[in-house]
Amino acid sequence: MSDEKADVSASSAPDVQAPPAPAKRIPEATVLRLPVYQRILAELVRAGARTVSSEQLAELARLNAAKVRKDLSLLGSFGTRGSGYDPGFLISQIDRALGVDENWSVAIVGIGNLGRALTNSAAFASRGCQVTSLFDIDPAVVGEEIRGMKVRHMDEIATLGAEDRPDIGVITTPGWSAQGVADLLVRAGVTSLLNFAPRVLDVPPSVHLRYVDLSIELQVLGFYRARQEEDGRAGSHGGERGPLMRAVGLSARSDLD
Amino acid sequence: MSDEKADVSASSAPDVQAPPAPAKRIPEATVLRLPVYQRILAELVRAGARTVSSEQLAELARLNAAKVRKDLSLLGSFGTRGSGYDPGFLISQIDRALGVDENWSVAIVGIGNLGRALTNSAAFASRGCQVTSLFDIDPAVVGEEIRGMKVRHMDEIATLGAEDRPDIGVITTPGWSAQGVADLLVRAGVTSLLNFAPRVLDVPPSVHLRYVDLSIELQVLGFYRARQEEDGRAGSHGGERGPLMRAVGLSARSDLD
DNA sequence: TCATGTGAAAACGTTCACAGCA
DNA sequence: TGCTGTGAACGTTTTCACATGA
Repeated sequence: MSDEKADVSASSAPDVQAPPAPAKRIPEATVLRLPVYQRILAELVRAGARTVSSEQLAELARLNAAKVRKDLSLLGSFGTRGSGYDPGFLISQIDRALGVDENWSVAIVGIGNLGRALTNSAAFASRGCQVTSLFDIDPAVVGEEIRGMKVRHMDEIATLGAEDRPDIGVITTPGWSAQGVADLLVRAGVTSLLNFAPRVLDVPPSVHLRYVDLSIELQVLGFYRARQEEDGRAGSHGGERGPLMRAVGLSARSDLD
Repeated sequence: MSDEKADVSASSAPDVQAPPAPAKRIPEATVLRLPVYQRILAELVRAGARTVSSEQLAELARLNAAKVRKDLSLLGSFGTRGSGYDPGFLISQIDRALGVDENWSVAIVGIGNLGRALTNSAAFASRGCQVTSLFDIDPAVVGEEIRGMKVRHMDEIATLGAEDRPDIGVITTPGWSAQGVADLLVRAGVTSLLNFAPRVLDVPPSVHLRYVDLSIELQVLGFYRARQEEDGRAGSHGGERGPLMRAVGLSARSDLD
């Protein structure tokens, strides 16, 4: 296995695009957890933590330490035996692994409550993605300016040139128009879709498609709740107090956002 | 999630874990797919389909037929050899398996764009869950009436009696207040939380906690996009035309929502 | 001494392939 | 014939346990 801990020096150097070699193929299960670590690490950094152990990370992420170590070791050997990991450095490595340097452009179609929430979401506006265009069909909304972007009419999607074409299309319309929007986006050449509308979309297999289904999350949560009650092992998990957020040194005053 | 059957062995008699025998224990991976089937089935019913095969379901869900059959067989033997499954009946069986009959009450805390989107979401208002209360801290919002519910001040969470206590708390506040809200809910006895705020929450292990992280979805989508490009096998997936939505008999006119 | 990193083992999930039934 | 339901093979993920290094 390749040891590319070499380029540790100054992380912010105007270094070349050099992706030293992805080391290993990162398994899907790990990919899904990386952003979780990232978020936790960001909070630790904000709280001033200098190091973090796999066990601490595990507790915050509600996983176990071995899994955390395996996941992180796939990115390279970035820990220090005996003390742990440097949160800031880890973030940069995860960013690299996730390809955050790519900076995808994102179009949001459907500027209702959800579309607005996403547009304004700080999280959505960073970390490798940037919302670059907004579309709607309602004349009352088209033309409105949100965060410096004018909402355009959906018909304009068809006229997007290769230049303006977003990398990722986010669908936040009502269900009844989601398929039409998807067709528009696909025809315009968009190859990645994130669908929030409560509809199953029919797009070519070559298009990457993910669903975020708000009601599914609720249902799944309800299911586990029910299972837990059935099992009779309610609260059997152990401790009464929350994880070691505080132990790590996170005070309650992370009021900056 | 782990199995703590181990710690039972010693103390008491042969473990009388005797469950009401709901067929089999449904694995987590399947639980996550069940709501997906449900949504597809609902659309098939709306389109008037009388039967559906595992292969059709698989294509719509972007899975493979064997997996669909395994999943469904865990609920019982509800298919008809030679023809397939009855969509309407399957829905009712999945509902049962997911415990949709429980009808959980849901409180939404944070009535911004996202909170409003969820409150108004048809999906959120059905399928075993009902939004029963809304909370915010902004005087401009407290008192407002949405879908027949008055938005109450967050302080009132502390005064909820066992009667009014929601089964599930949904956090849609800005990140900086999410932890405080979680503390409030937990102290009020809420044991299931769905967190949309971009914050890692520190709650006791006995509380069931799920995150819906809108930015994670984007990041993961971006990652796969990048990997696909790297692999050079772009579009290698196969067909050019979308799944058999139409073949099944779904016309484009499901304009009812 | 402490916590990482990693082979090896166990658990889990997916896919295959076909028996069984309509 | 056609499609479900399922044991058995296979691949992936998790967990264990410990050698390794700060």
